[in-house]
Amino acid sequence: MSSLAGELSRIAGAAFVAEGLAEELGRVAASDRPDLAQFQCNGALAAAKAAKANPRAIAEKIAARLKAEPIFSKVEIAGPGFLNLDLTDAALDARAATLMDDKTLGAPGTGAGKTLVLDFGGPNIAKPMAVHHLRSTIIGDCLQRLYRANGWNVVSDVHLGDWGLQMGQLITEIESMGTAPIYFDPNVVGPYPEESPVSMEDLETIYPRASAACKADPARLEAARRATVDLQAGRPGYRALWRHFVKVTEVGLTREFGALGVKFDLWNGESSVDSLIPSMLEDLKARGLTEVSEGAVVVPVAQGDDKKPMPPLILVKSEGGVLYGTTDLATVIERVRDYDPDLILYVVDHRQHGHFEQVFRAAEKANLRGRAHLEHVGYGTMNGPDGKPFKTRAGGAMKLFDLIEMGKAEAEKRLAEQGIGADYSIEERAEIARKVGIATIKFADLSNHRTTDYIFDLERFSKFEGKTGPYLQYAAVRIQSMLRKAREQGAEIGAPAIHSAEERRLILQLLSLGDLMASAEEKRAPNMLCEYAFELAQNFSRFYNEHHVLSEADPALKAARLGLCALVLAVLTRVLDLLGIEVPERM
RNA sequence: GCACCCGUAGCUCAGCUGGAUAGAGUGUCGCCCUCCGAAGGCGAAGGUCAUAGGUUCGAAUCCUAUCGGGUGCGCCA
Repeated sequence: MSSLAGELSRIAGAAFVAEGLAEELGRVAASDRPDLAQFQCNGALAAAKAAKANPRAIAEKIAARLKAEPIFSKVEIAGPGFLNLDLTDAALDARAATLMDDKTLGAPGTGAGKTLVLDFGGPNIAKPMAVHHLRSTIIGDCLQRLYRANGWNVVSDVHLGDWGLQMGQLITEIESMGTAPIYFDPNVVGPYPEESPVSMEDLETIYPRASAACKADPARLEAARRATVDLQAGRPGYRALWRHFVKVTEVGLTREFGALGVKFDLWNGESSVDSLIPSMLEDLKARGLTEVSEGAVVVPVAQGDDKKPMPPLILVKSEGGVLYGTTDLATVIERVRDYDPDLILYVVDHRQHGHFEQVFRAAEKANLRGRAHLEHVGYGTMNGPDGKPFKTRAGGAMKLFDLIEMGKAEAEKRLAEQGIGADYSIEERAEIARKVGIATIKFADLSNHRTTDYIFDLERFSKFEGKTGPYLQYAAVRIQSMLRKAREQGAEIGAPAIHSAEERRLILQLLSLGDLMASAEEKRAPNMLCEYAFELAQNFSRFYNEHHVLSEADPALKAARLGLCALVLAVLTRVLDLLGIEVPERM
C-alpha cells in the first residue's frame, strides 16, 4: 500500500513491533474527529485488551517512538489511549506534489497480476431492459471501472438470458401465430430466411402474451417446455428462429448500453456454454456427484450445518431441459478454462442469493472453480414513491430506455430553468442534457448502498443542489472554467502548497483517494465513491469561498492555488469517471 | 413454518471487521455576493440509532428475544 495512511501504518506498525506487539496494531486511519487530529491509531486499546494491560501505558510507549519521526507535527494521546496524529505541512505538500505527477492519482494497485471476471447486465432476449437491469448495469460498470483502475485485469460479460424456458415460450407463441411456418416444418432443415420474421417491437408484445398463455394453460406451458428441450437439443428450425431473436434483441440492447456508456468485453450468454454441458454432466455423473431425484438430475448441495433447507441444484429437468443453474455452473468451467480468474463477481438482484449459493456450492463440491473466489454481489430493488417496485403510470414495468429519456428530459427542463446554455448550439445543449441526465440517474443509484432498496425520485435526483450527480458535474465545470481563465491570463500552475486550513483539508482528502478506492473495491461499494466525490466538492467550495485564486497578487501563492484547483479537478473527474459520469466542457 | 436482509433527524439515506461529542442531503430558521459561475459558504434547531435484555473499560455496530417491513425457500430467470 503506497497511500499516506499506509505509510503511516507502516511507521506505527514498526513502533508496535519495537515494543514487542503485533504490527497490525499500528493501523492508522483518517481521524473520526478531524477537529482533534488528522489521523488516529487505536492499536494501543486493542493491544491492552489482549494483554490485559493499561492502554495509556502502551500508548505512551508508542507515542514516544512516533515523536521521533519527522513526518509528524503532533503526536498526542487522548481519552483511554487513542493516538492522535498530525503531519507537517511540508510532508503533505511533498506528497501532494507527487500525487500531481501520478497519472493514477494514487490508485492502490490492489489488482496487480489478478484477473476478475465480472458478470453483470444480464438482459433477457426478447424483453426490453427493465429498470432492475439498470442497477446491475450501473453497479457492474462502476465496479468494472474501479477494478481496472486498481490494476485488475477485468473481463466483463453481459451474460444474456438466452437459453431458458422463455425461449420455448416465444417459439410456441410464434408457432401458434402461424406467421412463420417454415421454422416449424419438420421436413425443412434449412436454409432459413436471413430476415427475422419478428422485430424487437413484435417480441415485446409476443413475450408477455406467451408468458400469460403459459400461466393460464398447463398444456401451453408443457408445449413451451418441450420446445425449450428441442431448441437446446439443436432442432434446426428452432435454432434459426432463436438466432433471429438474439440478433434483433441485441440491436436494442446495444442502443441502451450505449446510451449509458457501458461496454462489455464479452457478449456471452447462457447459450454460450451449450457445448460444454454434455461433458460437464457426464463428468459429474462419473464422479458420483449427481443423483436422479423426481426425474431430474441434481447435485445435492445441502450441508450438515445448514440452518435452512437447501434444495439441490437441478441440472436437468425431468423432461430433459437445462436451467440457468446448469448454464451458470458450466460458465464457471468456461471462465476458469479461459481466464483462470482470481475472482468472479455476479452483479445480480439480491433475491437470487439462494440460487448463487447453490451454484457456488456445486462448483466447490465438484472442484470446478480453479483458484477463483465466487461471490454474488447482490443489490436491492429500485422502488417508486410508494415504496413498491418502480412502475410506469399505467402500472407496467418501466423500461430502461424510457427512464433514460425521462432523465434527459428532466435535465433539459432544469437547464432551461437555470438559463444554462441559452447561447449554446442546439447540439451542445442536447449533449449537456444527455450527460446531466445520465449523471442524475447513475449518481442517484450508486450513492445508495447497493444492498438496500431505494426510492427513485427523479425530481430530487435531478436537482442541482445537494448530493446529486448534476451538482458534482457543476462543481467540476466551475473549476474547468476557472482554469480556462487562468490559461487565458497565461498564469502559471504550480504544485499545491498549504497556507490555510481549507487547503490542508483539501490536500488531506486528495491524498486519501487510493485508500478510498481500495476500500470501495474490497466492499464492492460504489456509494463510497459517491460520498468521496461529494465531500471533495464540498471541501473545494469551502476553499473557493475563502480564497480568491485568479485575483491573487502573489504569483507563487496563485500558482500553488491553481495547482490545487487542477489537482482537485483531476481527482473529481477521475472519481466521476469511475462512477461512469461524464463532465461536460461547460454547462 | 424455516432462513436471510432491513428498522438511524420531519423526509431520503450514510455510518455497522466495537472506540472519543451518531453524520450528510433535503426541509425549517438566521447570517454572507462592488471580487474567479450564490447551482455556493457559515450558523441554529432537529435523534432514548424499533423495543427489551446481554457481552465489554467502551455497543448504532457483536449476541438473544420481541415488534414492524422486505425477500427467498426443487424442476422460471
